[in-house]
Amino acid sequence: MLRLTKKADYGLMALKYLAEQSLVSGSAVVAQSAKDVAEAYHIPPQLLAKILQTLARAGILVSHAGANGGYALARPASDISAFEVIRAIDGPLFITSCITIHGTCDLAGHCTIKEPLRKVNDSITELLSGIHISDLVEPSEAVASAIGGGLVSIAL
Amino acid sequence: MLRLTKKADYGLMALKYLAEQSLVSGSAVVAQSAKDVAEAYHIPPQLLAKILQTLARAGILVSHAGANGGYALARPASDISAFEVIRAIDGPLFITSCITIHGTCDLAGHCTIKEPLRKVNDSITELLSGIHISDLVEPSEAVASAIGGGLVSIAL
DNA sequence: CCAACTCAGACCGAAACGGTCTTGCTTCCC
DNA sequence: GGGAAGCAAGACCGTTTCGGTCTGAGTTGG
Repeated sequence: MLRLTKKADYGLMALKYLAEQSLVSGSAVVAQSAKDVAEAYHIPPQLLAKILQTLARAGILVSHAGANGGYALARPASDISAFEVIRAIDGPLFITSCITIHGTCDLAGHCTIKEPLRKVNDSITELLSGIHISDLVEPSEAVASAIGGGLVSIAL
Repeated sequence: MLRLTKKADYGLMALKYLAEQSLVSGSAVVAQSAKDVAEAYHIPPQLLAKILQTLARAGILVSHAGANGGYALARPASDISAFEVIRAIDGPLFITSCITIHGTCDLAGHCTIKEPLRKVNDSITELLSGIHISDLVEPSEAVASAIGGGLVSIAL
């Protein structure tokens, strides 16, 4: 539980792949087809296609139809956070069912658990927001600094 | 996504309730029936019963059968972390499907995403481990210190 | 203009979640 | 001792979500 869906996993992988490709190919933005990415990671092509579509709708990718078409990052990899990717694919993340879209708890008065967990929720959000696609591409050693102080404080 | 199941929510609420009850009743451990707790929070009694059973099996609660029976905390509230409660109810938490019980990734070689996300996973674990049932009972103001430094560092 | 290639949205089965019901066993109290 | 109150454990079921597939529409290149 508390699991990322497989879709989000795939999405992050694909994004990483696209980021790498645009690196090796220089500044020219080369679109990669969903099929290419899928084959690189051995994941179902059609499923990945759907994920990439979602990402494109969210403005994280740009799609280009037709022959030699495909997907490319809409922004620099350093500008795309893991948080927005996950949010785009899996929807808004709320650690507890208490915190709904409307901000109201099903058990309006009685749920006394809500507030502390909300803090946890915020912390996780902050955590994921600090991670960018570019961090996934670079060798892990060099990345520690990317997060900077990288300290997430939790105070209930 | 990244949601706690409703069961875990209920479990935490029930634990908080039990912790409060043992406070007001002094040092004597008074067992509360699943029904009592369920009514206090307006949640399905049978479902809560099943959750409490799970918690009892995990050694977090002690159950006492028969009339005037019920459940009570097996340990001081300050000794029960949110993490173990969630783990007991929802099973081991892995943020990504890559990190399985066996520690191996389905996409053995290809999944290059695993390592960074593992760090996130650990951070969340640490976060939840630092929260105890007692923190939920006390007024939120006084709790900040319970976490102490309460800083969770993330370095990829 | 055509054919190949790609995106795009609808569709579907399987698994998990939330919740209920039934049965059986224990303990307390009258 | 007998019955009521309460836990324990399992089967069961509807609903939702997830993972995955299929078919159709649009675009590009030649």
